[in-house]
Amino acid sequence: MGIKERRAREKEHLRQQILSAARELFVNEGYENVSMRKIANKIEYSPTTIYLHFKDKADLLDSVCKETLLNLLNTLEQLKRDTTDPVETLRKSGKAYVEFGLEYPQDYKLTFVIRPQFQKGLGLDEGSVGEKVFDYLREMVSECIQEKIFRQVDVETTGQVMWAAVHGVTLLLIDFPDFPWTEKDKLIDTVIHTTIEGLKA
Amino acid sequence: MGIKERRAREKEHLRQQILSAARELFVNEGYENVSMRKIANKIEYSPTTIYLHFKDKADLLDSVCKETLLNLLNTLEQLKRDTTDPVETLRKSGKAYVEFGLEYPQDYKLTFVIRPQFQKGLGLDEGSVGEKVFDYLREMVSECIQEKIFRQVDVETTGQVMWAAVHGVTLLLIDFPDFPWTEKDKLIDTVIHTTIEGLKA
DNA sequence: GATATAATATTAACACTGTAAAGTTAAATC
DNA sequence: GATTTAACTTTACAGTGTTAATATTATATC
Repeated sequence: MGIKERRAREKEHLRQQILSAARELFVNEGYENVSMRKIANKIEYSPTTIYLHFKDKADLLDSVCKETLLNLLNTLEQLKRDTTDPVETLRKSGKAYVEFGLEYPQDYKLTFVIRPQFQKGLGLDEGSVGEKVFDYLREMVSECIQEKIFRQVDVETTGQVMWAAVHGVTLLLIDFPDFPWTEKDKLIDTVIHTTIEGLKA
Repeated sequence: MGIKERRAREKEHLRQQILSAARELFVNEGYENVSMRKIANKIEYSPTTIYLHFKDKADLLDSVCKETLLNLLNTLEQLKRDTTDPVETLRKSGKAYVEFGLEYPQDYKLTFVIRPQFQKGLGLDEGSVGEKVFDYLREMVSECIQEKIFRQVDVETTGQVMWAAVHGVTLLLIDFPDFPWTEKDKLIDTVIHTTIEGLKA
């Protein structure tokens, strides 16, 4: 039954085409400014064809964001982990997280700010990629606590504090590019350093 | 010339009517889901009347956000400041900031996340309310540094770190209400405490 | 009090939006 | 070759932000 497979392949191919056209447009022009017709034009299909592959525009956004989370997870997992110093690993991961956000600012905002607005049910459900990202963070924090480097607060809270710090600085840098920030890398490093020091004590 | 003044008063009154109708709708239904026609209906005027008072929808958003910043500034300035302990004052202010964000989550998001998307030139220009909010933060941080409680990093960076922390936790709590957060107040307190401790060291 | 003037509000229209329903076409199965 | 199935398009609807032209009102001038 090679035909069915070819068909399925073609279908998947078109899905990917739509997805990558949508991502490119969303990222360059902003989710609100991209119409289904624009996406359709780009891939040279009629607008309604998109609806054969995605429920609606929000679903399309959803799929784009899932990819972004996957990319973020890959970026983090590809980090060479320092097996002797868990704090150094955490520091590096935090830095990588922020840098990911700044490298793909629109992707980041789409995933962590725009999407929650449309999909109330967040993307951190059980087994989701989003959950895996937070699992990664939890794991690293856990090591720091186990080795008694960090205060013995529970892992959850500690991880959430770390997340808040990197999320905050990432969004501020993205959203207020004209603000007279301290030199970018210095700011990021200070945020991460400060948070880690605060978690020790 | 009492007539002109009355006219001006009436005009201002209508402006305020539009503004408060817009805020209520933006906050309850989300900026994207509110149409000019909806706002007009609410105040029982024709849609185009709004354009006699505001340049466009983004300008309307802009004005709503300016009010929010003013409210935030008032909230912060009404805080009873502990004159003997600047750190305690900073802690209280941080807490008040986050609580403001959580009390008016849509206002907060509108101001600090949605607006920057439409008005690239942020709202932190010289002399603006936004700048005053940051000035307030800078002042408090400065006291902590002067009294040699904080590390002798420059005031700017220190303030920005603090801002990143509270901004981060505020947005996470708003955007991912279903995430299994640590008890809310504990999380906020830990974020602020951790950041302050990290700034001492 | 009638008329001109200015301010204020409205109607009509344009080009665009997301998306549902119906219609078309081509390929696969019998 | 006829029929079913899948993929895709056309058409249509109700709604969007916004502009230009028009109408209405209230004030100022004569």
